[in-house]
Amino acid sequence: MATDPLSAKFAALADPTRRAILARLCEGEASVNELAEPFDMSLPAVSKHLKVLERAGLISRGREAQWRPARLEPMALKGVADWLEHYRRYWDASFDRLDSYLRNLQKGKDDGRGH
Amino acid sequence: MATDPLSAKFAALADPTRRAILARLCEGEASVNELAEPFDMSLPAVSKHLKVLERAGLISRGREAQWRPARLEPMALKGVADWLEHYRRYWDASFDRLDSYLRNLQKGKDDGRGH
DNA sequence: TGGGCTGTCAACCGATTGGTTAAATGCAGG
DNA sequence: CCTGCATTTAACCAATCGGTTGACAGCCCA
Repeated sequence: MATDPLSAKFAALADPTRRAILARLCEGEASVNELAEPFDMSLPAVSKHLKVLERAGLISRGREAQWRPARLEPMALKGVADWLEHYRRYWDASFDRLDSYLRNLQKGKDDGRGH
Repeated sequence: MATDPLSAKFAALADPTRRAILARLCEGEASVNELAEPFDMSLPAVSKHLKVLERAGLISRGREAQWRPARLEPMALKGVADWLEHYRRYWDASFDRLDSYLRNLQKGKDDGRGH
């Protein structure tokens, strides 16, 4: 698991339980028990998910008495967004092609280039 | 691997070989041999990576004689970007806090809220 | 028809993943 | 100090992953 940081982030996000945990952490810090509550899953399983998220840098953890609250580290998500940004122009182009195709459909005929 | 589409996309992106393949496909369609050339890896291995990308919807494949060219499907990446977009406000907020922190450091003192 | 490409399929392998249960750790309060 | 709560660690398990090699299939061309 000592792979590159970006791979670690994508791998961490590739699990719906972990994405749900991130969504929950948008509302603020939470203890392991609070985070585990919605899931039909043992506590150690949630603890492992938290470790994956932490090693990917997507969350950080505090220490308050016997609690180890987790909080979101959103800058790590920005790293993922920055990688994706390189591809924006490609899906923009795809969307433009789809858009003009639908536009021509709505005119009841094709764009004149048809047979 | 019959998980949800978003998980499949993240999982597909969590491998540097597959991300390199996507980057190569930005320059246009490519055959399996062309895609495999930069990697120290057997052809079947690359073929498997392509299958992962295809099942995630990130690429599609054609048939031209004995070639099965792969091409980028950028709208699938847009799906990932849309998920990330929900978190933009959190990293924007983080960045603002970091930004004002650095600003105050540069003034040679804190922002007056210090003890 | 038979080579020689291109690419995939099948079987196998070791490592990793996502989960379990049981035991251990750390801390707070009576 | 002992109990109780919150959490992690350890050991284990089945399934998946990322790679290999070897055999197979589709297509062009002599």
